[in-house]
Amino acid sequence: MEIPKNYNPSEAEAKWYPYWMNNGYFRSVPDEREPYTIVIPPPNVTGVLHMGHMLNNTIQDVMIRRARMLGKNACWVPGTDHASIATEAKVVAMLKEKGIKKSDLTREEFLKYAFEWKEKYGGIILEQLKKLGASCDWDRTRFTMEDDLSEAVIDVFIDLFKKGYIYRGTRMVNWDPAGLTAVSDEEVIHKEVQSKLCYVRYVLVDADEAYDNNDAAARQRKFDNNEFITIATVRPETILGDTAICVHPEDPRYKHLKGKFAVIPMANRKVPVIFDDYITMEFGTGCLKVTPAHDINDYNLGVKHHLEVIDTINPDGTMSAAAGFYIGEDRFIVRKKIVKDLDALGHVVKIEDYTNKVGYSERTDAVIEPKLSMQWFVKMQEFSKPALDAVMDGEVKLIPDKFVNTYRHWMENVHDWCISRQLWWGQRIPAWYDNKGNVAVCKTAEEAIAMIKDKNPSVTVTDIRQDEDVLDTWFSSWLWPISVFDGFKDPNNKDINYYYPTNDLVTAPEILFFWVARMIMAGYEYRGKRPFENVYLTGIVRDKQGRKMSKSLGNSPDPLDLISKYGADGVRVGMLLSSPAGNDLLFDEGLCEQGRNFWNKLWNAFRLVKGWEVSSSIEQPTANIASIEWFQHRLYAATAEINDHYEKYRMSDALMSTYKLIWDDFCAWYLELIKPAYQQPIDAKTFEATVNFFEKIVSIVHPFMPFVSEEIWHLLRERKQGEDLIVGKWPVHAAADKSLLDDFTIASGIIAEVRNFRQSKGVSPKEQVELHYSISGQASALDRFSGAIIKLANLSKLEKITEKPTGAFPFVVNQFECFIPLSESIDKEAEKERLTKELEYSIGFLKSVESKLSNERFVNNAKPDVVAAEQKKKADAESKIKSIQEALASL
RNA sequence: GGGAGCAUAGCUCAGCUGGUUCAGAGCAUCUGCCUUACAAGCAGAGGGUCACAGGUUCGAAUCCUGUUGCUCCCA
Repeated sequence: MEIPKNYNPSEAEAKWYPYWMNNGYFRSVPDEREPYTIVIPPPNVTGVLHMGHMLNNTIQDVMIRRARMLGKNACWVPGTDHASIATEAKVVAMLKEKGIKKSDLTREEFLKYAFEWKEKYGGIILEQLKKLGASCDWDRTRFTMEDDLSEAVIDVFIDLFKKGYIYRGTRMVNWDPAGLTAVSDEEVIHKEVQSKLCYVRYVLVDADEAYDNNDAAARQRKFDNNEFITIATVRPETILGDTAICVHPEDPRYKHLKGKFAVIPMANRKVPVIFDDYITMEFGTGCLKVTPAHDINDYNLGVKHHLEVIDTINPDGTMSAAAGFYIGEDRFIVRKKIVKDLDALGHVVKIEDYTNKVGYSERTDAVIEPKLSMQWFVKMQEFSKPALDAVMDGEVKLIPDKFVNTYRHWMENVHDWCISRQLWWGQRIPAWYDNKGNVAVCKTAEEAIAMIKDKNPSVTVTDIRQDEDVLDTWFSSWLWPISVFDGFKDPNNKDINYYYPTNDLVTAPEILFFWVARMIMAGYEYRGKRPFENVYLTGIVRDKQGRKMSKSLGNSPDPLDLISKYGADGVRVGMLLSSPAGNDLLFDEGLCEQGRNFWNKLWNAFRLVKGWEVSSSIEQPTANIASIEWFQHRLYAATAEINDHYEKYRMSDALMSTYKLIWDDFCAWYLELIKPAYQQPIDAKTFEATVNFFEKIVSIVHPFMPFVSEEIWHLLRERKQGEDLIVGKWPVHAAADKSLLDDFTIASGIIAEVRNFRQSKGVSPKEQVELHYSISGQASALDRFSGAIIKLANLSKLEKITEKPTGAFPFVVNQFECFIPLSESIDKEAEKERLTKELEYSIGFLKSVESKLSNERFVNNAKPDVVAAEQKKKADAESKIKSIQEALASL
């Protein structure tokens, strides 16, 4: 069979992915095996694949594929999230393009459009995941807004309401004026911005004093008489909603203001001067305007001091009728206008540049407007307790564990969770209101009537209306690990009992609180068990300059382009080469290139082996027996090491160990060792052993590079039906023979020295040289690996000598004193210098060891094995010094 | 303002309960090679005061304190 010179990744991907699917290898059903389960963090249904998904899903697929090879029943559940705000925003934008306004549609009409949109674009991202090689059980694909999952959401809402965890109340919420909805604290991103700090003076009056701010003369008189107070604000447009001025009770500048009132400019409204130690005296003028409707701290002050609340901003961010001025104009335009107008009236003292933090909506990037409104909340204090304990007790492990502190801090200061959203796309809140202000929480209008009846006997269906709002998306995704297995619909079904709790969750630290913490809460509340055992937190994918990769910055490569350029295998390796858990990944396309080079290397090794002519008539060289023995043990050691990395969730290290096993040990050493001379056949035994090794190697690399490994697996030998690498066995390993590996290290050290000699002396690798050595003690390394050394160092002779030759190039490896005889005279001075340097280093080293050993306190205090190790170091150093000295003498 | 974390080679990072020749890996760099699997390659080499200053210890990259710089989270 002809082996193509180049491996074609896209052909292999197009071949193997459907093959795996058609053979049902991704499919999982409960059986007697141990389950290994991951639920995917559901991406937005209308989203497209970005680099963060690539990282996240590569890690999950590596874990799933390895578990499958370990003989576990691996189940990776995929799905999508309805992402209420993001999706609704997209649908609204799409309608706008068609010239349709959301406000012109009924809820039902809008949802029809939304579902059409979802059908058209939903799930694109799942198709993209397939290109990456993700081995999800696609038959289990779920969607957070499908009927069963929505029903679970509604049931949980009703249940938590009955348990008293859900309440409705007026609170200051984070209002998104673009999305026209409240968002949770977690969905607000605080950004530093350059603002103008505007100093404005308010005229002071007595309680009963008549004063008209529109009277220019009266105003000027007040200013001239120093009868005013100056406040500093970055939000002058909210001045019209001010209902008090607050100063610190201890502030000597303002003590005389007790009982005084200030007049709101333009609005011409009298508000009290209040005193509260909340004020920072050092900030601005030490004097705060209080706008309870538009600032959370002001709101709290307002509650404490019983202040009036004047809501001057409409839901869409324009000024409301209550403002009295600029009605219908946008808050940011008004911010500029009002400063101008106030200045014209003489109220503006000065304007300074100022850096402050402003909240932005995560979904729409609009500036959040704190706003009072009636919303639904989940009481978190008590409810979150089991989720805190679970992490603190290690019942749920966070990887890396540095996140535990952050988690605890958040959970101990948890706020109630605002779960209502003023949207249509999502699960509608199952609360019903009659015309008399009664509320019933239940599934249907009929039930609501029955519940309300005793308070309002005359109530009928026409009097009842359902809450207009939908639930926060996270209120459905927090049920994900249970709902994907129908654990609410059918709490005792086979799947949920088998797969739950799941094993690992792989997600980004930024949603630790949004999602992970809440899943843990729901897990304990509804299953009495943790939803997963380990949470692997990935980093954020950044570009080389450390900026987060995002569409708006345009610094993110298209993952599918990368796949077509470097192959899915190359990209997977590129993603994992430098991404320790919890650390950000500075993505560089060079990493994918390295990944591509890796599969290329593997492919070429395969071509080499497959190209050999095999002969059963030639005897197996003894050198090959030793090489096979060495690689066998090297493989044992590497497998143990790789397993250890996996168990500690060190994905990059597991990959690097795999990389080195293949590139260095297998290709650079083993294959070179057993490679027959040009156009010579290889003996059958060595060939068989090599093919066996190759099978082990592609098994180990399969989780990282599933496609090329499956391809080679099938080309290595004839395979029967079902004999596929994806369901192959993960290599088992025995204890590695350390002395054997150590001997090889010595042998390879000698080979490297000879190569070094060639390099520095300009002796071609093709030209054979002789090597003489002497050793006082055991020479097992040379007994075992003399053939290896002769071959790879290209020696004509390897001989043990007793007399030190002169005029030879000397070097020392371990206890071996080696000499390469030279036809031409060597530069003795240069050699002396080289050896003297080495000698000096060794003597210095010996000295430090000796001083340690002669230190009584060291000998007495250090652990015995440490002391023994030092003694061994001393002996080794002494013998090495002796060897070098002899070599020097021979010059 | 509150909390957490980080600082080791040009870059990205390992370095576990202080003790192996502990100062490492990969990439990049430099030198020499078109050696018939692979130039997407082979062989070899150079490169770090472990941020800074103290302290504990027989011994510190590792533990403690302070300083500086950076990142993230929360308000």
